Amino acid sequence: MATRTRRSQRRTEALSRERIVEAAVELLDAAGEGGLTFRALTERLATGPGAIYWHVANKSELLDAVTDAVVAAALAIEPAEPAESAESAESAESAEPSESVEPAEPSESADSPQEKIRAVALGLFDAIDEHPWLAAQLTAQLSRSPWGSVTPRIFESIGRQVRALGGTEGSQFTAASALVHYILGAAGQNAANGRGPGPDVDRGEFLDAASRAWQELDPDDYPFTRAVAEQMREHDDREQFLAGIDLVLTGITARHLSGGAAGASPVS
Amino acid sequence: MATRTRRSQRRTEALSRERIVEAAVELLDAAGEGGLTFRALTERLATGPGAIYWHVANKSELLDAVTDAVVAAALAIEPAEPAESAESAESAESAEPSESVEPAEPSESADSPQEKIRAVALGLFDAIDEHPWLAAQLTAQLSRSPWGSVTPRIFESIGRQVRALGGTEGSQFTAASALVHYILGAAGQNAANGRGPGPDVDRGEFLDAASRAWQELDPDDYPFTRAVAEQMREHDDREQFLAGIDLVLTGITARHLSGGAAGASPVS
DNA sequence: ACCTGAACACCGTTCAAGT
DNA sequence: ACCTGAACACCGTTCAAGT
Repeated sequence: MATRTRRSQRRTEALSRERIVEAAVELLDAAGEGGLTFRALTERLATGPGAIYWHVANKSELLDAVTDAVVAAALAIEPAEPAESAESAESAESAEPSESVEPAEPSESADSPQEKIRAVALGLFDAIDEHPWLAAQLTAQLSRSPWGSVTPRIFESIGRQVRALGGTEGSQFTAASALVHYILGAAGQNAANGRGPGPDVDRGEFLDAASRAWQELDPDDYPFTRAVAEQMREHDDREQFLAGIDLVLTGITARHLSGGAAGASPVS
Repeated sequence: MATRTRRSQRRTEALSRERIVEAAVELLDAAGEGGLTFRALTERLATGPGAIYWHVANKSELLDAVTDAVVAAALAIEPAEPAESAESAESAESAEPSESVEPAEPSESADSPQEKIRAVALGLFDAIDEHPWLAAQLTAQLSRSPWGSVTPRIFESIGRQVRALGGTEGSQFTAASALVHYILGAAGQNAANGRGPGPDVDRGEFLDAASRAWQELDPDDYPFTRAVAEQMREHDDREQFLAGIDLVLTGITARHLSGGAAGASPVS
């Protein structure tokens, strides 16, 4: 409602694909998937639809470009050099860490493959947290064209580190796929929790409501879900996300220890 | 093009929410996400839009109902009793199993929690394979309302088995979440591979093209992706999917063995 | 209570025309 | 080469009116 009549666009500046993508991201961030419209876009860029169609084939291509740009930025940001002193400026936000996850093992160096995988994963996690529309867009683009630029980008970032973990090429492919799948699935779900149905609903209320809804499920049909409903309210998204990453990493390294690919159950 | 004029609908049968959902599924299966239209729906059901809106609030609610119905069916089907003789009628389709994954360990009983988790996962996998639009729809609904009926349904199916695996309630929550995230992420991606950009493109060509595209990536920027491009063409989706599940399961059980929640690296 | 169907506002996309 | 803007086909949704 506030940022409507934003006219005085310097229409001197030539229209370009980048400017269009940039405006599209702003619209998506501001109003979600439904906010990106060729009409809104023309208004913001002070042109007509034809101008946009000259730079971009159609909406689907525009969305691909937007997705690619945001993902590329997210993956580029992983601080290649930690460099900084090891002050724990990491995740000291709200509420104490509770019990669910301990800090990383001291036995693991800061630039181990594991740590780099966590960094890449968090980069994507944060990108989706910042741009909630990204989750659905990633799924959509993966469906449209797995050979698009986004999939290889993500796959490569993870895969390189997986390779450093060793194992046969086959197990590396499996491991990298599993990590990417987990990341996309988890990030997608968290995009949900993070923003909720819209910017209008408060985050806390949202999780409270969800937790309450879960507690009111039929005890016979949903024993497990009811039992963990409490945790779902208290959990920290990032912590939980990283705990999942660690689970998969444990699986990967445990397999190597037990000698190459094998069945799933070292137990019973 | 063929199944167009399907008029002689017995309009005696009263319209109902179920019939609408049923028709919606058919349209989605036939023509993908874009195929579900209130106009197409009215034509198929031989009514007007008003009639549909009397049974269903809006398109978003209809999609939720459709998603819920399909997921519920998928989860209900998991063959509670294997019963059949152990003839290997499992996955003997095309191409020999190659090397990537061995059959499950003989040490694991057929109705172990692990095996049941695989069954649930495969149920969802197959549902998405059969209804490729489901993947995006799941993401969308999770974003819209995590308290909807779909999330608890899936979460419960997995969680019950996870509980049987033991561990603290906290680790169970983490484990179940990780599994669900992996399943949704992987299934989403596979919905892509399974159908490709449309029903018009052949499956084999599609994967070939993707593999080729990966092999032509810049060797400096994409060493890992290029290296595994070959596997991506040869891999069997279901096998790969199950291998990922097993990876997560290994992670879960390995953690229990090493004594409760811990860091991610039993190695170096 | 349940259904009809015209109408409305909005959307992606096209295209002849301008510079 | 790059942009304008009217126009087209289509979509979700509403609503007065019927039974």
